[in-house]
Amino acid sequence: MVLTEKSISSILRQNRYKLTPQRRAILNTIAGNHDHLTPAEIYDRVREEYPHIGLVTIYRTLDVLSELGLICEVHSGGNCRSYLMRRPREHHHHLVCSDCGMVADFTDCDLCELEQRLSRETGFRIEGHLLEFSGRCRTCRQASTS
Amino acid sequence: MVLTEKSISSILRQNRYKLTPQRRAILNTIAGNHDHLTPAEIYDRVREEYPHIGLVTIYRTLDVLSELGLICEVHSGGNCRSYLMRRPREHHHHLVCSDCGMVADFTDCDLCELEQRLSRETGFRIEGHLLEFSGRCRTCRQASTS
DNA sequence: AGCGTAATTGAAAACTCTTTTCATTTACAG
DNA sequence: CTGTAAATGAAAAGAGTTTTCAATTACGCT
Repeated sequence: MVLTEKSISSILRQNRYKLTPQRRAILNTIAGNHDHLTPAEIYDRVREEYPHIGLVTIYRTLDVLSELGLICEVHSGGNCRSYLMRRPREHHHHLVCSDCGMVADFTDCDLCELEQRLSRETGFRIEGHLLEFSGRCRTCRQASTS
Repeated sequence: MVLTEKSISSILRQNRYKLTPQRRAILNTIAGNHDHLTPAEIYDRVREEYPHIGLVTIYRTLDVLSELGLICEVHSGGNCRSYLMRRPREHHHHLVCSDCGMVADFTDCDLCELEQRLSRETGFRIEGHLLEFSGRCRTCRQASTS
């Protein structure tokens, strides 16, 4: 299922959030981008469409969208917190290009077996996992003739 | 191989880093703790032993230790950057208890197959991965009678 | 269409976390 | 012991994020 601006709007409304033009602009920006964007990057892009918006609104909207599960955080290395439209709505992971920041998704991580083994060995009840691959995407590799 | 304070000292010296009492205190703190600690937590604990130390020194020492691969970062959720003595020196991952912060290690993540498949499907040349499990450790589960 | 209200917004300030600068001190090789 | 490059602490600067608050606005209700 692909999240359109429309379906997102209705999800917002269902949760008693108002659909302001600011939020619409933020949604457009995130939805129209296949990279992960930091709050600051989102701010810059949204301002092209809606120049008067404040960075605070970006943060607040990201919190809302994140709470509703419509976007997700990407944790790449040192500085964290960049966001991405949740394209496959199910459980999934990211493959992040270390050159251009492009993100590919994949859904079948198949860690069940590993989780079971770890549970057995350590006594943890495992509740979640964070899995991200980094590497260089095809385009970047070809661009640098390697 | 277990990293003792001694072996760490000699690794530092081998790399032309000086072994100051501040660094020794920081090493003691990290080595004597099985949780992951944020820079601020490390600061607080080190000050008990070495009250005059500055937070800056904590940051600088963490950078050095991290560069030498003696400690590693843990990325759990929202705010990142907490550090942990690297117990198994090889490639490994963490299992973090969401209650008490206790960390268990495991070394065999076995993602080769998945990496190969993703490479094939996406064209990425995969260079690294970030894998962390979160859950509740046995102690915490028993403590809350669940 | 107009009203009332609770949600939302932007600006400024506050706060947290981390890095830089710089003068002083210190570890340690010779 | 001595010289020197490395390390330290204090203060300031710099990112990134959150809080506060008065003014504005979306939208359910009539």
